[in-house]
Amino acid sequence: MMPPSDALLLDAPPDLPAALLAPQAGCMNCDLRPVSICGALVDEELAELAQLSERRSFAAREVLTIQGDRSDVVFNVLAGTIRLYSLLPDGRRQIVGFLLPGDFLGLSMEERSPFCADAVVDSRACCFRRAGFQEFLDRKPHLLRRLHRAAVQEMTMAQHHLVLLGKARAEVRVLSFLLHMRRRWSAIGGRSSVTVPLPMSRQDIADYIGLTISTVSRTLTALERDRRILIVPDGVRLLDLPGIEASVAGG
Amino acid sequence: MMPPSDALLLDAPPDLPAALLAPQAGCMNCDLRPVSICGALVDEELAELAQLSERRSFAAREVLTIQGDRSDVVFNVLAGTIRLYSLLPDGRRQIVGFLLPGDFLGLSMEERSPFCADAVVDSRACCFRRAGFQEFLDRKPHLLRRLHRAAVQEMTMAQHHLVLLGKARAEVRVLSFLLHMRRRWSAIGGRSSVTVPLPMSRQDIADYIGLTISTVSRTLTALERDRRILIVPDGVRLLDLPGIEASVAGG
DNA sequence: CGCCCGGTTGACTTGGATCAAAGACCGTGG
DNA sequence: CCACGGTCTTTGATCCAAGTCAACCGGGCG
Repeated sequence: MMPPSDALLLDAPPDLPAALLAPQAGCMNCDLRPVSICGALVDEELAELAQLSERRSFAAREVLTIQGDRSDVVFNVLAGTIRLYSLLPDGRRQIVGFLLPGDFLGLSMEERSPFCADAVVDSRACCFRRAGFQEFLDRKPHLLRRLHRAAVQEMTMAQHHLVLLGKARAEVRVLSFLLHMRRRWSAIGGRSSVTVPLPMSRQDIADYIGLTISTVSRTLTALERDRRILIVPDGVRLLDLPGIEASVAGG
Repeated sequence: MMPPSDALLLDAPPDLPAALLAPQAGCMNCDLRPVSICGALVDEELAELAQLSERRSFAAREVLTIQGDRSDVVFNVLAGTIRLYSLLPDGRRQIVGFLLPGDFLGLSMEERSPFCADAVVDSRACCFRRAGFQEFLDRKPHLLRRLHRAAVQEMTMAQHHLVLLGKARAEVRVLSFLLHMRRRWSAIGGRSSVTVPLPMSRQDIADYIGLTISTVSRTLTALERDRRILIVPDGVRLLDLPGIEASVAGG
């Protein structure tokens, strides 16, 4: 058994509406502060930024941004999972990334969103009006530095993802994805576990790693049959971590 | 016939060695200043940065950085084409990008290079010691802003590339690549032409768009047979630009 | 209970990979 | 000036991994 992903994600229990009404209070002792861009700010600055922020909840499937549409907000994900994707004219979808708690949506600061974003599961985020955030950013070079670091990290992640999509076989794609999600969860939660939460559907995974749902399902089944993973509700357990790492490294 | 790509790329004729010996002089009236990160600097700042720079030439195939190795220089490409790639354990190669004049190599500012980089053709670059550049950068928030913009742009490019690798058919990949290179050359050269220089080999193109050399060659041949492109030395001419754009948009 | 939706599985097809051979295009040296 | 060897490109024949299409399963919920 694994804990429902929310246990990992909610930084305040839902029975504390105070946190929602007074964001600044929540900001000060936010679990995610060290992993999010807020970590670049000292207390006074964070209090100021908190004035600009508004916490919002998003139901599963609720849309945050639409590709090409103007959007005047940027987000700091607090809880849940957001998927970032491109919708192709023929209806297919390429997911370019999953945003987890601590991730920033709107790095490009463009007037128009380069991608669609919606919530995979019920999620929460700090929202900032882009103009206000930009103005604040212009006064805080160390925040810009942090944002730059985030952009570079996203860029590098995208480039590595690209290597995967360009070259890897189905099994390697799936295993890389599992290791990738494991790494990302452990970066948030601190401790790393062989149980990887997968809040997204099989279709989402397929659209992320460039396969079809059938192939993802088949591959997972085969991996479980070979006792390399165990499929659990909302996730998988990696039974042979060294072997999996070797498969991914080996091509 | 098309001009050899060097005509487009060299911002100073090779018979002016003065530019090589006195970089600062060259920097002041560098054609690439507006398109490169130097565009963020006023004359005095540029003069200061020029002190830190050293112009270097790279022969075709000469290596600039090796994936995982430490590298204490960053580069501003002046002329030629640099390929950025990941080498897989089985010897295959995924090219994550081509750097053209005005592009910056080393955005991540990490001690160790995330990718290999080498010259596709004879190239030139401004080199900066990373530490010195970092120190300069720390004093110039507008340069950081410019660098951030470049990182965001790279990130967005990588994400779009990713959509292509995840979903597109061979013909769409090739056509997207041609349009992409056309757009990039025109961003440098100012004017856009239906003739697209391709300094890289077929193998490079294949490794960039996630196909094999045979498929790239076949696809190009088929496109030429259908009178949609014309293959010329070191490039192609797009005969049916609107049709090509429609094919790419249509999936 | 029965519907619905997500996931799994099977049978068949196919686009692009692989393997292999033959051109084309150099620069080099006789 | 041409013959030679190397590299890059094109082309053909065959194969296979993953896609497609479709049936089926199973859990949650009205």
